[in-house]
Amino acid sequence: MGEPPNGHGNGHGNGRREVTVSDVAAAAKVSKATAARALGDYGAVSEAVRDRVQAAAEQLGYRPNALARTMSTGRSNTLGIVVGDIENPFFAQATRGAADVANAAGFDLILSNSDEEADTEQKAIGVQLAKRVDGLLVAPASSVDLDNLRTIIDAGRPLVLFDRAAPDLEVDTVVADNRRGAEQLTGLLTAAGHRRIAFISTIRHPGGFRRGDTLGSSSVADRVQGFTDALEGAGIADPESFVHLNARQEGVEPLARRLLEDRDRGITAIVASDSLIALGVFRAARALGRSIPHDLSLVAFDDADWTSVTTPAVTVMAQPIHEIGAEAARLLIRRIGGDGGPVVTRTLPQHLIERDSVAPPARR
Amino acid sequence: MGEPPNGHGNGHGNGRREVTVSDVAAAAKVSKATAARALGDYGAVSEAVRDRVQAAAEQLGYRPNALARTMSTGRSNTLGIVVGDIENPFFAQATRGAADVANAAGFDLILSNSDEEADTEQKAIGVQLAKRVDGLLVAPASSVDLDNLRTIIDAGRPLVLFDRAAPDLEVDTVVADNRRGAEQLTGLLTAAGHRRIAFISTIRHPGGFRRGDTLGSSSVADRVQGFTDALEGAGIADPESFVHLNARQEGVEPLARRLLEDRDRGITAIVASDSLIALGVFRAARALGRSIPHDLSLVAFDDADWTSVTTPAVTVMAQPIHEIGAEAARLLIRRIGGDGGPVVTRTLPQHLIERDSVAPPARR
DNA sequence: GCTCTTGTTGAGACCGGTCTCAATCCGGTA
DNA sequence: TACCGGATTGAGACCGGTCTCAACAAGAGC
Repeated sequence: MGEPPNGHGNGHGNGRREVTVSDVAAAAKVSKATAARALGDYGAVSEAVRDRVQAAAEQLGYRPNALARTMSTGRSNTLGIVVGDIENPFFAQATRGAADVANAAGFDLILSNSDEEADTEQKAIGVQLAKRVDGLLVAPASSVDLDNLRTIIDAGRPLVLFDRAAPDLEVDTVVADNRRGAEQLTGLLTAAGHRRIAFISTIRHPGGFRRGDTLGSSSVADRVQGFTDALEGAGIADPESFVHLNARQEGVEPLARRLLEDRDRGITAIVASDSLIALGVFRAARALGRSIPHDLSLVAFDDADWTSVTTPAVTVMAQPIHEIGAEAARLLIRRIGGDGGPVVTRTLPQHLIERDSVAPPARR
Repeated sequence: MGEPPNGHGNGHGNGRREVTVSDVAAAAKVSKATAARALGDYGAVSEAVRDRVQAAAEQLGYRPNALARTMSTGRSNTLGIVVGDIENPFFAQATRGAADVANAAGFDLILSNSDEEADTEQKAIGVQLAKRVDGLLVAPASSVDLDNLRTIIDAGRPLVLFDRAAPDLEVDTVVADNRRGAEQLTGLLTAAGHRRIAFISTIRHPGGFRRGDTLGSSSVADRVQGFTDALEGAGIADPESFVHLNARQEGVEPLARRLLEDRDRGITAIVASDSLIALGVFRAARALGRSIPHDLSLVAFDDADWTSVTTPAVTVMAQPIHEIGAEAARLLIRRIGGDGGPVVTRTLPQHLIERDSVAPPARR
C-alpha cells in the first residue's frame, strides 16, 4: 500500500517517526542493549562506546520516551495532585510548595481540580491512577466519605492528604492547627468584648449546624470546634447558632449582608474561614456603609496579600500554606521510596498577625 | 529463587501485581485480543462475551494502564502547561481555564513552573516532551529567545502560546490586547491632568529602557508601547524615561517608594503592569503617608478580586484571563485533532473598570 | 447445495524502553 | 600454554496495552 515508509498508523500526525534507542544503536553500530546502557547511564559500557552512542544520539536528536521507561520500570516519576480549585490562592500556593519539592526530587505533577465534588474527584483519581502516577497528593473533598480515597489505597498507590484529614483512614496527612487557630482568632474578639460573633464558611452542610454534627472537611470542622470552644469559654450561650455554613449557595456577600442587617442577631464581629470569605464580608460591610472595625470587627484565616493593604488592614491567622504542600510532597516521596514506617500526621502551627480590623463593639 | 510468585522485580513496592487484560481474558476464558476489545470498547464483540469480560474485569478490579495504551496508540491524552508561577493569580486563573477545556475533551494537564527562567523552562519542556504530552501550552519566559519553543516544534508537538506572543515563530497564540489596554489606562491619567506618570513592570531588562528596545515579554512590550504612545499623544517628552523595569530585583515596594520620594521626578501617577505590582505601590504609598488618589493616582492591569475592596478601590484594566487559558487549550486540542489550517493569533479584548484611584494631580 | 458476506474470535507483532543471561574478550596468573 | 575472573557486549524476553490479519461460523442469496 502507499503508506508512508515505516509508518504503520501511529506516529503523531506529522510523518516523522520518533527516534528510538534502536535507531541510535544502529547508527552507532552497537546492539540496542548497549545503546540503552550508554544512554540510560546504567550497567557497564566502555568509554569509547559510550561516546560513540552519545554522539549518535545527539546527531539523530534522540529524546527518550519516558512512558516506555515507565512501562518496564514501573516508575513514572509523576505525582498526582488533586485540589479543590487551583484558582483558589490557598491551593495555588500549596501546589507550588508541592511542585518545588517534587521537581527537586525529579517528579512532575499532574493537576486536577475536584471542585469539592465527590464525583469529579473520583474521576480525577481514576485518571491519575490510570496514568500510573507514583503517588497522590489529595485535599479530599470529603473527610468522611472515604470511597474515593480508598480507591487509591486499594490500587496500592501511596497517598498523602493535605489541608484536610480523614481520621478514619490510615494515611499520611499534613494539616494546619486549625482548631487552635480558630480559638485564638475568636479569643481576640471575645477579649475585645464581642458577644455576638458569626463564623462563616462555604462548606456544604445540609441543614443548620448543630453540636456534634460531622462536617465534610476536617479543617472546617476543626475551626468550628475552636470557634465554639472559644465562645463557650467566654460564657456565650448556644455557640452553634453562630456558625453559618453553605455560604457558597447564597453567596458570601449576600449572606454577610443578611447577617449584618439582622438587628435581632446583632452580629458585631465575624470570623471568616478563608480570605475569599473575608473579601465578601468586606464588600458587604462597605455596601451597607458599616465601617470596620467600628461597626464590625473582622478576622480571617490566611494571610492573603491584600489583607495588609485594605483600610483597615485585616487581622488574620496565617497558615504555612507553601509548607503544607511541600511537606505533603516530602512525605509522599518518602513513601514512594519505600518507607514502610508508621502513618504520620503533621499538624503545622498557624500564626496570628494582628492588624487593625478588631475593635470593641459599638454600643447600641 | 524465593521471589514473590509472578513478580519479576518491577511492581510497586507492595507485592500485588496490577491486573491486566490478559488476566481478565484468562478469567473470562477468551483471548487477550477479545478481552481488550470488550474492555476498550472498540472492534466487534458479541454481547455475551462483552458482558462476560466486563464482569470478569469488575470482579478482578481491572484498571486500564493508560501508559500502555499511549505506547501503542501514540496518544497520551495529556497536555503540558508551563507557566511562570502557578502562585501568580494570573497563571492560576489561566490554568484553570485551560484545565476546564482540557478535561471536557478528555485531557489532563501536567503542570510546570518556569519561574520566568529560560533554563527552568527548558528543563520543564524536556520532561513534558519525554512524557509524550500530546501538545503544550506555554507562557514563554521569553518572546525573543526562541530555542526552548523550537525544541517543541522540532519534536513535532503542537504548541500554543498564551499571554505572550513570539512574533518570529509560526505558532498559534492567544494574548490580550495589551497595547490598547495600556493606552486607555494611561489616557485616563493624562486626561486627569497627569504629566509625570510612571509605568512599573517586573520584567527583567538589562540597563534602562530605551525606545526601540526589544523586551523579553511581548505582553509587557505591548503595554510599554501603549503607555509611551499615550504619553506621546499627550505631548509629554521622552516617554521612555518613565518606564521602570526590573522591579523584582529591587523589590516593587522599594522601587515605588524611591520613585515617590524623588522630588525631581515628581511622579503623580503610576501604571502597574499587574495586580501584584499594584499591591506593592499601594504599600509604598501607605508607608509614605501618601493618599490615593489625592497624592497619587494608580491604575493597574488585572481585576484582582481585592482591587474592589481597598480604599480607594482601584481602577483596572481587566483581562479575560480564564478565557485566555481556555481558548489556548481549545486551539491546542484542535491542532492535536489534526487541524492543519493556518496559524492563528487570537487577541482578546481587555475592558476598563473605572473605580476611585484616579484624580487630578495635587498642585505642588 | 454452494458461494458470498458479515460477524466474531484468536494469534501474534508492535510501541520503546529495561533488564537478565549467556557469550566473548581481555589481561593476569599458575 | 591453559585457566580464571572481571569487563563488555548482544539476544531476546518483558511491561500492558492496540491493532492487523487470518480463521472460522452462520445466515443470505442463487
